[in-house]
Amino acid sequence: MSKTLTPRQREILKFISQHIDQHGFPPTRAELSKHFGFRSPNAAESHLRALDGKGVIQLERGRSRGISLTPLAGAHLPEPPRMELPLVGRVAAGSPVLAQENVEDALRVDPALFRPRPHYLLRVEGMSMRDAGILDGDLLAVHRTPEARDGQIVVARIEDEVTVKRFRRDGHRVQLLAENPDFAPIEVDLRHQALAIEGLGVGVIRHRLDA
Amino acid sequence: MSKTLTPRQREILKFISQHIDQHGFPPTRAELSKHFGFRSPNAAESHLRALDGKGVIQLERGRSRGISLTPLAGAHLPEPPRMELPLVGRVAAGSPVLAQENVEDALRVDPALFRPRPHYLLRVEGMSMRDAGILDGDLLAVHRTPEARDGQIVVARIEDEVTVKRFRRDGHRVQLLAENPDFAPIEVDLRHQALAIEGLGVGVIRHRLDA
DNA sequence: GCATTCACTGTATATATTTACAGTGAACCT
DNA sequence: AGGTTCACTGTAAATATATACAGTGAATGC
Repeated sequence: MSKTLTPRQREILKFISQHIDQHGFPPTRAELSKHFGFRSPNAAESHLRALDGKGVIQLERGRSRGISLTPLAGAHLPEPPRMELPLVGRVAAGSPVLAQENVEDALRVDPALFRPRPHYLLRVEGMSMRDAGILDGDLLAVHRTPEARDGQIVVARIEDEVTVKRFRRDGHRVQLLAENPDFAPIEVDLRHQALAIEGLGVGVIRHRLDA
Repeated sequence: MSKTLTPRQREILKFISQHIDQHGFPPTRAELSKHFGFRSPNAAESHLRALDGKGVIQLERGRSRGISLTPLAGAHLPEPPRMELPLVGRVAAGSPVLAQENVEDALRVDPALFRPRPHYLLRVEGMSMRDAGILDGDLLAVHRTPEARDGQIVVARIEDEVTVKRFRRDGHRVQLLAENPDFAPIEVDLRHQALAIEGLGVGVIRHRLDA
């Protein structure tokens, strides 16, 4: 649970981050004060203590420029072009796909490889998409969106179950098609059953080939 | 031409880099002196001036910890684990797979995702490996090695043609098997034909899914 | 044999930096 | 109306830090 920052604290944090980018080291209290127009270095000190208390920075006592950003800071900063994608394994029933408990790892794969840009990788279970070249254990790159068009490969949630299928819609009747003759299509009537599109499959990574 | 550093200067540079990694900011002269056992802060100062002069760091006068690494520093530091893999498209006849002319791009994919570690990505052409979930246009992560065992997916070169197939060997008779009944196995007699194993397929990346 | 470079010691000092303490005023909650 | 939080002012002082100047000794190049 990342505690929320005040708007002012966000500005301070942003400046610290920028200063590190530009100079290679964090600012002093005086430099912070100069930038924000504080007449007292204590204004900066107080902000730093607050940011430290909220866990987004870490202060080292007695050392000049003893400020470092913690991983928590990332959540409050205009995010730098991400180089990692979270890997989601089995999705616990009822939890959001990207809930902490579902995230197994972060893989260093450039999201720019895929279009549209994926938000996470989902480990595929089962062979229902075999003929689309998506096999058991493959990682599906998923772009989060609730919209899907006919023929797209979607990550869908039906009654708390998350599944990967090809999408087809006809009015309030939706078909989720497997790409494997051994699996029957799933038919959903939107008037009677809940169906949520979690996202679109935009790519596949297979990180082991069996002999 | 990056000027060469003395061994001692390399040590200093390495320590500065490590300090930044660990603390988020560069060391002071005193901290450098403490680490290296200097009894005078001027020993550190001199080293910093030298490193500045050689362009691997940049000093900001009058500011505590006013040290930043320049791009030149990278050449003198133990290189950070590579994050990119070259993408090889169509391989020109007779040229090494990784020849400049065959490399189309460098993709930011962590090689550590795959085992053993791949050396490049090869764009697969054709559907001969369809039933192994390797489709036309897929990128095959390839680990360079001339050794292959039965059942492994290999990148092979026969008479200047590069192809991806499943490997099977029986004495001096090698079979290269497609994973698609529409394609006949390729039979090679090592006594009469040249066969080179370029590498092993260790993973697949599909960066577009068609609707 | 002498100049040069490298890697330091030793001392000193101005100044950069952190950090404590004592307040103020506005906004918000109840 | 009173308490709390937020965002500051203002002052002071200890101490952390950069940096100048004057040396030493060993190794290297010519």
